Amino acid sequence: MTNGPRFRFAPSPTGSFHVGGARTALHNWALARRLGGTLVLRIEDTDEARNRPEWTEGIIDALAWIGISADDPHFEGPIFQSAYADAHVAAAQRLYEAGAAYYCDLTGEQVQQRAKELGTTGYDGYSRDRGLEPGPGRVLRFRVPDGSTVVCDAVRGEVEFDNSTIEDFVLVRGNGTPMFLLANVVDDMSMEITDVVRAEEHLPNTPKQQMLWEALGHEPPRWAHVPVLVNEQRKKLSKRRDKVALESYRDDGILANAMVNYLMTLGWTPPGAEEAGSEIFSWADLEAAFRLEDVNRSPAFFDEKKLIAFNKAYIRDLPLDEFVDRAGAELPDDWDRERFRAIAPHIQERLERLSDAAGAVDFLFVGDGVDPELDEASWTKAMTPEWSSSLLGDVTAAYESLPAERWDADTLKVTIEDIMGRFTTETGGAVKLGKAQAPVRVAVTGRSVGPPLFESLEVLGQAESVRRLRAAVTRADEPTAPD
RNA sequence: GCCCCCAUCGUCUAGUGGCCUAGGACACCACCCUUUCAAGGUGGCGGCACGGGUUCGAAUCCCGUUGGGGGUGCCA
Repeated sequence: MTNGPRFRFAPSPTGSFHVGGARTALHNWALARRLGGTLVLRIEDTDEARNRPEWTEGIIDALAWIGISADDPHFEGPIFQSAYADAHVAAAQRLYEAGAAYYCDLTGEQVQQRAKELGTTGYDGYSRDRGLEPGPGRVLRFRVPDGSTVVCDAVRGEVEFDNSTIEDFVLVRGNGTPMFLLANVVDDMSMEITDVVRAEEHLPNTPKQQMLWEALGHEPPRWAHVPVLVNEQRKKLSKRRDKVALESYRDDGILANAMVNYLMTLGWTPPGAEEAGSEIFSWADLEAAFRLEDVNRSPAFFDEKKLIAFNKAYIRDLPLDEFVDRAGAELPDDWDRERFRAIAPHIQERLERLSDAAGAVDFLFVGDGVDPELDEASWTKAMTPEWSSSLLGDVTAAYESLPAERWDADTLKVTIEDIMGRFTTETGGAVKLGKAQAPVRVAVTGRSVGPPLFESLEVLGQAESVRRLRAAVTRADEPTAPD
């Protein structure tokens, strides 16, 4: 429990957790912690969500993944919106009794009909002075006062709205249930929220909320509307069209730290990034430096390429043991973990995602006596030089006759260097190791790219390495099809 | 339609009137290093939407234009 400012995060459970939501949650979290305040998690437990408790659990999990832990003293909740149901009704009643709201018996269709006839849009205040009593089918509307409403926003400054452009909006439906707008304000008041930090899309609704706070006799919270996240078409990231589920990135092998770091740099750059020549920062540094006033006001494109770049950096910086554990968890169960540990240091700085680990080392795990899948193009290219076939044969023979105790990366390398010295290129130059290793690499791994070759051979072992080399030699000897 | 927000390299941004010949990061390209690929190093490409003001001086302030986005429900 803390007594600093109180922030809130209010996701509606929909089965997946939006990356944009993750970012605003992070903003709130950074501020709550740095300012010695609290982040209150309030969940909209709609009827649908109540029947799917896993949705709520998903939110808690997702938050925990990005470091917003329910165990942290700065965290409060989750609180379910339904807990305040009575307060919603009571607030509506108070507003009505104070004359700040009135009942109206027009249906939605009738409202539209009138607007059409009057040549206006929206509700025209028809029942403002009709003094209607509450009754079935009658909605409670807020009496928007004259004048204007100024929203003081930490990222946008003062935004003024002319109240005449805001219609007398509905607070309570004809069936007696409160509208979300009212519920939201009442919830925030009940939770004693002092700071509302959310996405820019809510800015146009803010004057309505502020008027409600005031009509209910409360000082409105400090507002902050951060820019939305957009796709390449510059449209707000949508669940339908874009990959927005935080958990999908987690499942793809994105590290939480990388995601958090990347999300925080959208719309904001930590001071010192330029001097550092890097935007990679620890959460502690991000939290200490984050200021709403410094947040950029324009929408930001969620660039997966940059996320990947961050992820590579974070994977690279993982302690080896942790890398082995985490990447190992992505591997098929029957793969030898000791063997993976042996090759792990050589793939760690090459992976874009944790989940790429299997594909990077699969040639070590296909089993003895089994050839890895061969990439024909790589084979053809590697075997194109005049010397390649002979060199492959010589290396195979040399590796085969190597004493078992000398089957190590250094010896393997020296051996091939020794052999390649006996060959010259078609232009008479020396054969370089970069070229000479190609036939061996394709022979053993099936591909032209992969972890360092000699280290891979060492891990694969002499018997299987030589067997694959022999198979390749045989293949190289096969006459090519006539033209 | 009405209301609101936004506008610096392809992308994310630094920049709050002179330090800007506009800096960094990601991406891309080249070279170096090199055991392929990565990583690392060096260099390159590339931007203040447009038009008016204000000012000795504008990416920065003001107005307009254009463009983009969001909101506008008896949805949440």
